[in-house]
Amino acid sequence: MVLKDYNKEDKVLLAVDCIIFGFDEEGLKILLIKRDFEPKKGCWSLIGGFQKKDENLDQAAIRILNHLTGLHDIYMDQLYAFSKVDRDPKERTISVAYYALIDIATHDSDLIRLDSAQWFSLKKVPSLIFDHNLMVKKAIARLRQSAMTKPIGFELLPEKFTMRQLQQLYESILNKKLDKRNFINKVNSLDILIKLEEKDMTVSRKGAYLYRFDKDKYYKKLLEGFSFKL
Amino acid sequence: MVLKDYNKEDKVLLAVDCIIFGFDEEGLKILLIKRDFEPKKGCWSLIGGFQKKDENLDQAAIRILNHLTGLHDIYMDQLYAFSKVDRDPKERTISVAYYALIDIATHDSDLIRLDSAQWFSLKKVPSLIFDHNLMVKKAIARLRQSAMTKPIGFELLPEKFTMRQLQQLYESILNKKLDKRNFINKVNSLDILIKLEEKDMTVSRKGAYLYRFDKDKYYKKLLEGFSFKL
DNA sequence: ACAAAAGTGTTTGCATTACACCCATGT
DNA sequence: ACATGGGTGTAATGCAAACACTTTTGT
Repeated sequence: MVLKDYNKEDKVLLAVDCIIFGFDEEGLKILLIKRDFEPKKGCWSLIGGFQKKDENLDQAAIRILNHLTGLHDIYMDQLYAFSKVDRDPKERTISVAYYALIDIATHDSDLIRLDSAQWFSLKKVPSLIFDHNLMVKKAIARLRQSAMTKPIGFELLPEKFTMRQLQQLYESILNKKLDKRNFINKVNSLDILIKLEEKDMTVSRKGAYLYRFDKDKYYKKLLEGFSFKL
Repeated sequence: MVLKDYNKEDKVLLAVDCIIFGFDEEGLKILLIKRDFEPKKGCWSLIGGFQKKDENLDQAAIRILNHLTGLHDIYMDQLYAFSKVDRDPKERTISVAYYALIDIATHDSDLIRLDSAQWFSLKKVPSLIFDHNLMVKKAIARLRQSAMTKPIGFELLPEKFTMRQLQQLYESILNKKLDKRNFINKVNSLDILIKLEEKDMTVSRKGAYLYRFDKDKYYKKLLEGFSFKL
């Protein structure tokens, strides 16, 4: 090899697919859309589109998500590049998957106008196009992994939430029951929550105290590096 | 949007860059090559090339690594897709980075004929082309992360090795000193090493027992899921 | 005899787990 | 008065960290 001629190299379509995790009283869910174009029109699919030349992948993910769902100000992390040769039957396409966590209730206003987008419980995810089920599987694994090492959930809960909600969130992510007292002790020892005077009275006769995250403390601890085992 | 015309979408060049970690008596290193083509001819660079249409990214990484270095039978993991718009000044290129761990001594015969490839200690990595230093940084972070949660090192050491070598490996990866006795106790408790009768007499007057990995036990434990904190 | 690296156990503190009863309120 | 979910503390256990001396053998 003496000189590389870039023009001789193959070019490919680069897609981005977004796995959006949401949480509400029923548990952990993902957001899917019904495709309105071929191939596979009418099938359920992740939120996806093609990257444009003048944007990087993070930007493409944000644009695509916003364009298809109206969601904005969502921070997404890159998950993995999926590149099986025949993954898209129509044309050679590589897809880079992104994922994000959001609170269903606070973002529902963005979504409400869409009849094509729908939340699915993790256990009831339908068969998706291409390799999208594989992407979902990988995203869940990543989510679980990161839930075990650092506190997440921040983004999945409303501004104010009860301890029980936070615990249920972790139970859905880790897919196992946790002890109430141990969970509370653990979370309190992290010192990233602020207990409010307010109670959520809808949840029981007695009512449950509401909490919110202390973002300053949270970010400070993130830098120092937590450990958070459950 | 009614129908999607794939032909209207932008296509891009997709590159693969490989971060190859190696280990020898001097510590942890990475393998770099001197570019023999433009742009940036003569600069140090990761081992990289372009993906071809008829292969997936894993295959491309293996092909490129083998082509440029002669290395074969190396298992690589995907690290991250780098997509900054102007990362390659010549043309819009997205690069998916892969990384692998190998034992320098056992693979040296593949590399010996190359004058363009060279090992660099982690602390002495030169300035690299494009965003390759960023890739290296991310790969080190990933390596550290995975070293803290599961036993790696398998691939970084020769068939037979001493406890002290294994410990030094972990010390280089984690960049801190570890206690000899605690390290040994920990590793032994995992029950994935086989102690041999043989001793390595080159290393000291007294000599040090050699060990090798028990691959069966190791893979079995991997499935069950270890935890390995140091 | 001594220098150089290998080998070996025990104690201490900290973090995780298991576990059961009372409280406040609406019906 | 009772049913429902919320809230609270302690004891036992397991894991990680700290720590010092003896062994071998080449020079």
